[in-house]
Order: sequence, then structure tokens, then C-alpha cells
Amino acid sequence: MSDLLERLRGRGWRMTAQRRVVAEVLDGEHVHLTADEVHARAVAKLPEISRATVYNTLGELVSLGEVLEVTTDKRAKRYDPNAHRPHHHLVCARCGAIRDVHPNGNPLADLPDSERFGFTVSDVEVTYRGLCPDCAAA
Amino acid sequence: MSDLLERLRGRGWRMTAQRRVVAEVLDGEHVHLTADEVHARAVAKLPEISRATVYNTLGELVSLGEVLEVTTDKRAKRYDPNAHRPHHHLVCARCGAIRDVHPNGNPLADLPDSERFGFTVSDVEVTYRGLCPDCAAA
DNA sequence: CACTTGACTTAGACATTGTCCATTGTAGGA
DNA sequence: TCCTACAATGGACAATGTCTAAGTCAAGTG
Repeated sequence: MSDLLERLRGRGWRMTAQRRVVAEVLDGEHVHLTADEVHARAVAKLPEISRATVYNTLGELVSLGEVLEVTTDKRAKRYDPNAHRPHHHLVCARCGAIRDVHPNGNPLADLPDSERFGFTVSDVEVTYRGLCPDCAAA
Repeated sequence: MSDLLERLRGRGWRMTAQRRVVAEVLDGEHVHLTADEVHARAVAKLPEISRATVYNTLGELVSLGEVLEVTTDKRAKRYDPNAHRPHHHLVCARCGAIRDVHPNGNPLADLPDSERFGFTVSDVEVTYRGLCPDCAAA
């Protein structure tokens, strides 16, 4: 177990069995799960956990900055527990596989003031698209 | 009217009243509409057009490369008629306003081979997030 | 340790967005 | 004009996410 639970407790998070389970699911597998996948794994550990609680908890973890929301495709949002190491994503256009990638350079610096329209720009999200080796072969 | 309809006809697109209306809606307003907003505007011009047809037509326009799908938020996909000038997006995290932006550099070149995992990378989508002037003031 | 309080959880109804299918209509060529 | 394949319709269905009212429980207090 990581220090995720410790950090949350330190922030005054009320610790419940449900929240612990959700945090454990995210912490245990470094893949990009949908909310429903998180729920399915949580149910395996705590059968009576409800969908609403999973959604609530995920939303809170996102607000706290412990987890990132990734919306690569039209379907469900995915949750990325790797929030403390900035990174971007590479998505297979056919099968939807997702890899974390670390491009060179800083895209934030590439947006000149003249293109900011007065916005306070705080974040960039880069999604590379292509075909994974398996789909390219097929 | 632009040459969008001409291009489509030239590609062997069967021209129907419904498709013309959808194309006109996208062509007329250079904003980023959701599928439902497109449908609403289409209904204003052709009351009996169905939702399924709008979805089908939008999907075809995307396949043809005449329109881009943008998924900036958790909600609906948006459709960007500005498919022929490559650009990226700047989104207000609070109100969802979207602007087209043209950053310097080429993010595709910033992804080293060692970070491509054998993928055939063909496209990049960059989404800047922040607060628009109105939301920053509030 | 028991009490108290307000935050947390639950179940399920509801909302939104998108897809599918069988039927009906029609564009465009012969 | 007539045919035929392609397109449109509308309504059911699916997937994802949100909300609410009522019950439950973590954690601080005495």
C-alpha cells in the first residue's frame, strides 16, 4: 500500500471502508480504468458498495488532485492514478489501448500570449492518436 | 454558402434535404456545437429531421474528414467544421467556452521513438485548460 | 465508553447522450 | 417515368452519469 491513504487522511478525509476500497483499486493497478471498472473491482472487495459512492469518491479524488480524469474517447471518462508525474497519453484509434507517454518540450510554453484570449491557462492535455502494433498488423 | 456541399457532391455523396441542412448548420456557425445543438438548429430549418439522421450525418462528415470531433469535456462530443486548418483548443474549466488556438511548434515531433511503444502515431490533439476572462473575474 | 453530529452511503429513479433496427421514403440513373 | 439502392424515420434500447431522501457511521467530546 502506498501513502495515498495517508495523504488523504492528512487532508482531513473521513476514512470509510468504501473510500478505502476505491483508493486501493486505483492504487493497485496502474491502468486507466473507467468509473464502472473501478466500481466492478470495488464490488469484488466490498459487495455492498454503491455506484453513486464510487462516482462521488472518484470526483473527490480528482478535486484533491490525487487522480486525473482522462477523456480520450467518446465513451466513459477514465481515471489515472498517476497524477503526481505529469504525462500525456497515446491512444490506439482502433482498440482504445492507452499508454502513458512523456514528450519532450513544454506545450504550455508553445501557446503565445496572442493566442490566449485573456484566459488564465493552467494546464495542457496532449493526446497522441495512432494504431498500436497489434491493430496496425491486423 | 461555401464549397462544402460542392466537395461532398464531388465525392459521390447522395444529396438529401437532411444532409444539406446539417452541412449548412455546421458551415454557417464557426462554433463548436454538440450533436444535440446541431439537431436543434437543423430542426429549425427542417422540422421533421430525426435525431438518428443528424448523428449519422455527423458521423459521415467526420469519416470524410470534413468535420472534426472534439471531446473536451465529460459531456457531449462537439463538432468542429474547421477541419481544414489544423488547430487545437483552449477550454474554460468553469463555463466550458472553447476557442481555437494555434500553438507554436509541432507536438508530434516532440514524441521520441522511445515513447511510441511501436504505435503508428498519426495525430495529436492538444487541449489547453484554464479560466476565461469572465470566469476568472467572477 | 457512550453520545452526538454531520458527513457519508445507499438504492433507485432520472437525465443525457448515443446507437440500433425495421419500416418507409426518395435521389438519381436507366 | 420507373427502379433500386441508399437514406431517413421514430422509437426502443444502451451506456454513462447525476440526484435525492432516508438511513448509517466515523470520529471528536465529555
